[in-house]
Amino acid sequence: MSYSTRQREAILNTLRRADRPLTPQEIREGANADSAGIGLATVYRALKTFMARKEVLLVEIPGNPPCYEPADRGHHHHFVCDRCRHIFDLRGCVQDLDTLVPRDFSVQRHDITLYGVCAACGTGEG
Amino acid sequence: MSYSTRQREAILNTLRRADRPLTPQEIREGANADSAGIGLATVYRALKTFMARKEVLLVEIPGNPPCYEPADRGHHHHFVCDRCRHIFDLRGCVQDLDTLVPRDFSVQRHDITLYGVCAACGTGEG
DNA sequence: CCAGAATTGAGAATAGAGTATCATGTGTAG
DNA sequence: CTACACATGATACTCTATTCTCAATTCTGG
Repeated sequence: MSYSTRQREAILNTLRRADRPLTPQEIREGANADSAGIGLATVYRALKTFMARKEVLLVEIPGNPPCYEPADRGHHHHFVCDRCRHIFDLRGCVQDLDTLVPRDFSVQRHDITLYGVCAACGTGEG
Repeated sequence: MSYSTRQREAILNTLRRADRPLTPQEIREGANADSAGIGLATVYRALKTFMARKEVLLVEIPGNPPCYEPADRGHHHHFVCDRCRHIFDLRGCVQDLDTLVPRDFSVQRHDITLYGVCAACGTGEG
């Protein structure tokens, strides 16, 4: 049994509203805009509950703090801007990943992260 | 100026001897087999020095502790066994990664990590 | 509305990775 | 060989991310 609370609603809404994975801090700030006074511990507890229900996914990108996003966005990967450090969702995937491993290995999932410069950062400068 | 010491030699040899990225702890153990008494701080200091010289690379894989490997292994990616948690080097890469991003984004590098079951773990069980 | 279970906020506590400190030991140029 | 900068080992410490604690509050079913 888990209760539905205004805090959890605000947290989930914040995640859904965002177009990219958010850090617990960012989630807290967004959720407090909806419903003030939400503590970081509550964010972590809610994320844990949502992850157990497979409603939220953890997005771990080397060099960036852990982020979370709704699980209903389908299979996708991420782009990290080396300048602003923001994470962007990408659509699509690539083929032939299985060919990279020896025949006696079985591949069950994969992560792809692209790094570079996003549109905003690339336009602003040279 | 940096000196060549028995500790650093042992650390570098350990990294070269391995066929996969190692954690600082694993490096320490391996290096101590060569030359006893090497402390963890020394391992970190040596790794820092080697990374500054681009002789060693940091390999960060979500869900696994940070690992290090020699930089002369060329462009490659990694496979993580979900059972034994070991990291394996993979050869080859995939094409068309640039097509995943909007035209006004520029991709400068990428990480690909495959997860599944390695040969040893897959053979041992069903 | 009521009871009891679940949740919350705040801050302390923990965990893991890496760094600082400092007295001592070692490598290298000359 | 000598001087001296650099490196080492042990340990304490920092930093960041996350969990725990606990009293107080909020849900939900009936």
